[in-house]
Amino acid sequence: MTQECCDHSKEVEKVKALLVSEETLYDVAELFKAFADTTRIKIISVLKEEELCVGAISELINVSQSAVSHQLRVLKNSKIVKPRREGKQMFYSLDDDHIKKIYDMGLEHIIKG
Amino acid sequence: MTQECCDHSKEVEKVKALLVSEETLYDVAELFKAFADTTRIKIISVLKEEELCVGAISELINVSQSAVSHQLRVLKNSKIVKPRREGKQMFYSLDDDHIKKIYDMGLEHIIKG
DNA sequence: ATAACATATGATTACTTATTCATATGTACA
DNA sequence: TGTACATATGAATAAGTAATCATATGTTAT
Repeated sequence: MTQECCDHSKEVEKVKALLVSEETLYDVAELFKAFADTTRIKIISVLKEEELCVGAISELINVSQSAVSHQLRVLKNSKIVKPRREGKQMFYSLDDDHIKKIYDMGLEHIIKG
Repeated sequence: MTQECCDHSKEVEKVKALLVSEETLYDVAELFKAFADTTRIKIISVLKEEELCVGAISELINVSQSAVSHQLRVLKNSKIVKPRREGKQMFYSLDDDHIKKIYDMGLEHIIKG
């Protein structure tokens, strides 16, 4: 896999002791994937303000009902949003405050350059 | 695009006033994309501890030199890592502290469940 | 029950992207 | 200047994924 290279034994040993497990990192990547799509980040950006039904989200971000619904499922599976039924409508909201913080960090990074 | 639905005018108007621009959200999604891959998040996780050369990264995370190099380029283009040459070797480090914070937030979210 | 509304879903298509393999570039040293 | 080392890159393949279209499911009211 990796070819022989210079001797990194010092750095490698030091960092090896601090390594996060492969599964954990896999899950972290999965979490960030949920934020890594334009439609999904738009959904998150509006749900950050307020709980909304699918139709309202669709209208606000100008994406088809079907596409929004598909992406809401992804977000739901990643525990980023949670649904609530009210009659014919499904209302979605951000699952917890941590999600807001992660979104805000990303937004801040972009805005402040 | 969106079919007629119930009247969301109140929520829509309220949230519309707070909307983040489309380009900004696009950039935010791009930023999170950089964190949204197992190989890249592994690279970030080891660089968080210390500046490392390509060979050391490859060895530590057990990914081929070529794959690491390809992903380092992605991370460099996204301003997440920065390179420094030292003789034959290229050392990479995280570009700024904000990157660390974003990574930490994601990790924390996973660990604390 | 039936019609209308709101959302979800399956299949398909188009697009994106990560890895591998082979090789090129760049650097140091004899 | 030639060789070995460290990294970068291009092409090709393979795998993943987002949007659309058509339709199904679930809910309310008549």
